[in-house]
Amino acid sequence: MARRIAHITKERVVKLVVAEKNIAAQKIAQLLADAGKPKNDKVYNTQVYRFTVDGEDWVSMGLAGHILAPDFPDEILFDKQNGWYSVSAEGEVLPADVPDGLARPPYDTKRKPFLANGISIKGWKVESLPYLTWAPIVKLPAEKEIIRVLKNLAKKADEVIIATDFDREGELIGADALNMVREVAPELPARRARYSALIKGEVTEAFNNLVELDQDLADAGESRQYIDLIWGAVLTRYLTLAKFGGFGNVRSAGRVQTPTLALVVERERERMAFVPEDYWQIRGMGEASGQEFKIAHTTVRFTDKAAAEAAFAHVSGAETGTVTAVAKRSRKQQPPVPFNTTALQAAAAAEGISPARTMRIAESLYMSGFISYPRVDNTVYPKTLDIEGIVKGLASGTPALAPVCKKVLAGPLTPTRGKVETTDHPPIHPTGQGDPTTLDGGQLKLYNLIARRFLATLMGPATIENTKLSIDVAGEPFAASGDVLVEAGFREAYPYGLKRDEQLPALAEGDVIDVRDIKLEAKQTEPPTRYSQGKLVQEMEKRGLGTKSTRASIIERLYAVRYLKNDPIEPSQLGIAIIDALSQFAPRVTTPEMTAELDADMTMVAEGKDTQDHVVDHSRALLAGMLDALIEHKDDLGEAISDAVTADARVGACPKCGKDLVMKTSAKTRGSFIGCMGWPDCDVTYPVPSGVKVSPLEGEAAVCPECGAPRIKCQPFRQKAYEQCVNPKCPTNYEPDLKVGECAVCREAGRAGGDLIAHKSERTGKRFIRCANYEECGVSYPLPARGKLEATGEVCEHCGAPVVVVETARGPWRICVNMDCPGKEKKPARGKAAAKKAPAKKTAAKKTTAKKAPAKKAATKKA
DNA sequence: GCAAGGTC
Repeated sequence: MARRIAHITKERVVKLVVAEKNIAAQKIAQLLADAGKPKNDKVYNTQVYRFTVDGEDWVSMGLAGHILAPDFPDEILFDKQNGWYSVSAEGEVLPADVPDGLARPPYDTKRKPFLANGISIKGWKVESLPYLTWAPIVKLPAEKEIIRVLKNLAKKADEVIIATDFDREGELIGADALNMVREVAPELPARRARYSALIKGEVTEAFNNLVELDQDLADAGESRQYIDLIWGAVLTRYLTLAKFGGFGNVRSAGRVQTPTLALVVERERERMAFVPEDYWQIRGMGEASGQEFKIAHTTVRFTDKAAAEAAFAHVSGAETGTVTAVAKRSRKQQPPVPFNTTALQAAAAAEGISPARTMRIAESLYMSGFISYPRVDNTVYPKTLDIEGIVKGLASGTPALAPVCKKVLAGPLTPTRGKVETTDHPPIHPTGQGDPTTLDGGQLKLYNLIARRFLATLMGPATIENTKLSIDVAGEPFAASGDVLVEAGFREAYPYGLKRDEQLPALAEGDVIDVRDIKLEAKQTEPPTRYSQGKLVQEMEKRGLGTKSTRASIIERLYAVRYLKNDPIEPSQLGIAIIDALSQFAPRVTTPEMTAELDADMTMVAEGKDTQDHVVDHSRALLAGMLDALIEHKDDLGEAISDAVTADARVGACPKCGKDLVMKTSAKTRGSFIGCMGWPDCDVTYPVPSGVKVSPLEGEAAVCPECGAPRIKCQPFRQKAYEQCVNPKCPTNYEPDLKVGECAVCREAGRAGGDLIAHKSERTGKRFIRCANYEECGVSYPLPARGKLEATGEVCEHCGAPVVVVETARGPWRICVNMDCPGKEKKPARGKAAAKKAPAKKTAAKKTTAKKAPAKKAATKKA
């Protein structure tokens, strides 16, 4: 056998197997190889697998999903005088009549795209949209390296076997690959292997029963591509051009993203339309055996104020209550089912990792061998999965999990099963391989979630015991309830989302307890909650929007184009305006029905009952039919969009002229600032703190009581958010200059007046220390942006620079102001005592490490 | 430089 492998040459291949991805190519090679392992090889840096089947030399390679991408040909980008869409000048041609009349008038391919009067970006032009609906589509190489390898291997092969995934997109990917093969080997025999699980039986069966590629199914997939592109491109261009907001401000739309956005907008509308209802609650504290617990009136919500007040009048002075009944009930919580992509995304979102980030991290964990393939619908482990081996691997590789692994191994190893069962890939699980200590923070967090979920699916239910006390307080019925986890079961491995125990004291009927703090609380019913990212992914799945591979990135896209903000998710005014516009003029693209109808059409094409051309042309005609109205209302809609963008940028009212103050971007520096919409008549501007995410405040907090300027919320990266007035001259921001020490450079030079003064820049809000003789000595030090500053009069024992105390959230922080000080303390000292500790010697500075700026340079800077 | 779908 070894000899036979040695005979494999790179020059001749009997059969070429083309899979959709590398892992599939590898698995197929392993499953089909005569004996021993397939030989890993590289062709132009792409992994391929060489092996023998009944003595024949085979090679398998993985694609990277779609290797061709559909697009409009470059020609349609050109302007009215020279572009092909000038056909309109020859007579009013209705879009519906165009398809066969796509005769192209002469155009100049050398001509550069142009931008004129804001009506056209690089050939995007509202007038061209009707023609765009009928424009031809070409498919161009998107994965050039892969195509190169594919063609190289095809030239040497006697037959090609398309072994892409067994679904619509897989058939299309295979058909695209075959088209590439045909460019170099037009006569090469080609067949298709259809397997639905990467296991021995399935794969050998598929390769023993090779079939023809299903062109109808591939056409269905391609129709999907075309329709998505046509609708997406036309509507995106239209929305973008309705009021061009500058480069980088694309207003996108699409078959999946727009209905998804509509879900969020719809929820926000429900919240806005929600009329809260008043209700009242009577609650207080109980105490027995020194243990406190919450008690509440058994009428959880009084809707009648008078009734609530009457009940409260009975109990308001009460000091004791009597236990009238004790009821204990235990309930079981079943262990969770195995993770598929959506469940993983939802669970990770609850732990603060967005679906998109989850997929990026999962991909990296998968590529480095820690977890299985992360894009799956399946929630049932296949019988072939070596569960015991994985648990053993976890036990030795992750010490923290070793005790629970041991318990699992002692049990029957019967996993839970979810509702969805597919056979292409197993649910997401740890592989039991790899050393988790090499992982970074996010990877470790996700890995732990996946590993713990896997163990949980092999464990028993958790038992929670609920105790309910019925208590009579001055004739009114009260109750107290406590949950205690009495048998951890799977919870020992999987604590996510577990509520804290609420233990009640041991009490019996007739016992008297102390009661206090009984209050009558006026409350209001809450509107429906906003979607979290995890919930939105689940809702998309429920409505058939997107796929396991695309949902996360589609949500991320909606954030990127600023239709969505915050988490839980809120639509921006822009997002709302987009939905308003499209539901008025192109309602089809705002609902999940477009996807449902597309799926139905695709089924017809796949079954040969309809054709790609017909289905795509029908969709084009539907879109074209909407364009007249869209174009007619271009200006209204542009205005609505631009108003919405202004509303999103608004941080408050101008204290000088009353117009809106908005976040703006400087054309010159690309930095942000706050400017008045009354410009140029009103010149009010404020700086925006750099390095923080700024958002407006609402209500009273939004206006500074001292100066009337807007107050904003500032969110530094991974730090606590704070609020501040945007006006640097406002007393709430103003700090008087503070002397913090003397300049060692000036003293050595015998220069008088070398006081080191702490300043705050009015323009940027930045704080720094500068010598009063700065022009001469150039001595300055940076300071932390926030925190009350105190001079100590001391100098640093290491470098002689002044020592100051900065008040931080965690207490005073004693620092030497010199960033380059050799004795630099890295972290703020904890506790008040820290300020008094570490006595700095009052020695004269031997040397200062402050940078000496040439006097001339400093003078120029100042000018 | 548009979408959504694969996967890297």
